[in-house]
Amino acid sequence: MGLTIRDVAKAVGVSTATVSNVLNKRGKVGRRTHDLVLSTVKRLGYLPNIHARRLASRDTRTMGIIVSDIVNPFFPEVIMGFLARTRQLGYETILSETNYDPRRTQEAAIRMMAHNVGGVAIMTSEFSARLIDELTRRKIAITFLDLAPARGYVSTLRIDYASGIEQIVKYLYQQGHREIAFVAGRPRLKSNEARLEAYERSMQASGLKPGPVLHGDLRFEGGLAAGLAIAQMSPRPTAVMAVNDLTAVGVMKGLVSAGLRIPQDISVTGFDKTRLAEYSNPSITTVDIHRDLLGQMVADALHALCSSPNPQGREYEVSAELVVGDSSGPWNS
Amino acid sequence: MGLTIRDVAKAVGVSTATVSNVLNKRGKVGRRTHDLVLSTVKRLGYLPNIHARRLASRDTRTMGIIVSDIVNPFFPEVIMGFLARTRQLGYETILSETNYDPRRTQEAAIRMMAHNVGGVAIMTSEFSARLIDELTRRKIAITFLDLAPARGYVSTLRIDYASGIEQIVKYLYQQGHREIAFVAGRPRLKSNEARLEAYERSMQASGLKPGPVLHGDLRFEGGLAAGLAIAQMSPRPTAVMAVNDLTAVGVMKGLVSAGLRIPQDISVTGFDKTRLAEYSNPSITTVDIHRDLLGQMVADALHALCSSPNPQGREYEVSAELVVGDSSGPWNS
DNA sequence: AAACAGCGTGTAAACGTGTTCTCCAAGGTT
DNA sequence: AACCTTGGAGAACACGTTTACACGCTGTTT
Repeated sequence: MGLTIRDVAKAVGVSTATVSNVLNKRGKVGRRTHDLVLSTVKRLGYLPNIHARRLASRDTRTMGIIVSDIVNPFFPEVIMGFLARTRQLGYETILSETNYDPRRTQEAAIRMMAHNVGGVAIMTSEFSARLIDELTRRKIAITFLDLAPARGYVSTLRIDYASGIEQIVKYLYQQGHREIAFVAGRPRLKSNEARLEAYERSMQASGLKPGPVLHGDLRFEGGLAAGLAIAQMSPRPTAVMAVNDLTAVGVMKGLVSAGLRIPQDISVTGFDKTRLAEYSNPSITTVDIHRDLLGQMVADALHALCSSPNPQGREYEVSAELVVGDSSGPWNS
Repeated sequence: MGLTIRDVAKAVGVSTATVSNVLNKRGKVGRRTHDLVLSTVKRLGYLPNIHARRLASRDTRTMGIIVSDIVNPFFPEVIMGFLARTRQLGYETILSETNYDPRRTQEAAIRMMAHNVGGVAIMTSEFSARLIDELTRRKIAITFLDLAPARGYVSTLRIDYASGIEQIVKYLYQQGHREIAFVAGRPRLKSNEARLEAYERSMQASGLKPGPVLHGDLRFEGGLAAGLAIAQMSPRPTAVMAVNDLTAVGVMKGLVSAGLRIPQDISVTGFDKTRLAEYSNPSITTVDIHRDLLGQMVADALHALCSSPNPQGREYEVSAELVVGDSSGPWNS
């Protein structure tokens, strides 16, 4: 189809090796020839065929990212940060979505291996140990989120849920709240367990008795049910911490439909700082876990693993930060 | 690194061509050999190298999608639909994000060309005519959204804003509303103009006088200002149509903070059916433009262009559908 | 019996780069 | 004058796959 490196070489009157050396900045070419090659490349509009390049060179300079669900508001910003950073580092990036389906998870892993990626960021929990072994066997670097411990080719990023939750509890305490309920997510999900544990620990650290704890589903509906239940409680908690923003929205809807005012009658907090928190009415007090930064850190972590001859998996900590909105306020008993 | 097709061929005791024929289902292979090859492939865990495959085959079976902003809630569902459909059709897909930056738009186009894609879905308006010419010159199929007219290698998808707006107006009319305000978006944006025009036309078709029309910014803040302004009007409109959901959220916040109740005192509608509409309080009456379906249609459109020897660009219409929420209700004067 | 068709399979040539090795010329250094 | 250094030519080969074509076998037709 398009032009090849040979066409360029012929047009300049040099060998293909010289053109290749110029394009890959190997610096073995004289200034005059160098400039001439570059201008000719631009003039002809030559583009190196990426497949040929990846095939010929040992290093594919490619990374993959596997997410469970692009529509889940957690992921777009992570992806954005990841794409930006890998691009900066000179990697090609491929994205796969699994939609929580183990079969598609497997397909995604296969795609990564067929692409011969240097590393892959795994952002879904439906990932069988067999697939991980397979990737490791092929010396493909991996990063996980909140999951497996780090080892040779595997690095892990841990979001500091504990700190985020602790900040909320301290803030609510300062505002005068003493009875603080918690609406949890799915029992088996690691990131959820972590938040629940952190809640219990932080409460005790502030000298408060944890509870009541209700169980949601990480979705709007679960939050709604929890909100309705809390509205009926007696004595009623003065504040509700939800495991994530979406749950918080549901909780708020439940409380409001039971006739309570937020934050005058009861305070509500979320987690994750999605757009929802910002645009919800009232805006939600939440915790920013810097998802774009997280994406960048994942890329850096993979890059570190890829470029080392003897990779040592590490653990990274991602900080969390309280963001106060209009859904919470002082409590005067 | 990994196994090659030669290793498989050797293990089975056939030629590489035979293995290739089996893997590509060309059906020129005897049943016995066919099965033997397949089981050996599985046993050894062989994966065809994608770069070699793309290089050797004339058709790369690859498509690209360029979006301006993954974080913009419009895109994730479109991307999801696009990925799902292209996967079904057997294409590899690559995604580029431009972040509204013309330089990155160019980079994205270059990436697509270097990948030798069959077609690319362009979902950003910052796209120079030069780039489009370049793509067309390389016989790369293109789809646009609401933009250029269709021609040879270019198909266009038009969202039926007119129908969506008309459905809202008719619905509000049935509910007894006669004074319906409109909060517009950015003046130059095509999709916004279309909605404004449709509003005026639909109002006249129902025998109503259009107006007042306020100008927002497609964001929360613009909606908020408009909401506050509308609350002060006398006579006050009984319903407000916002150009999109985010604006509607702002409008509602403005109205509520001025002491009005929704929908008892005034009805509000949005557009796009983002998650915001669903989780907002009250939930917003809006229009679903079926973004995942849109993504699928884009993939189908590109596939049609790619697989035809003499491509004829078409225009496609994407339907819109009213979704009634709690932000609107009957009006009894 | 010769010709033919069809099927299954092997052979070898692409595909467009990157890599590497040999070789060479011109200029500069001892 | 013998010896480096630099910039580059030229050619071959690797990369792993696809694919056009050739070949041989079997069974059928003329």
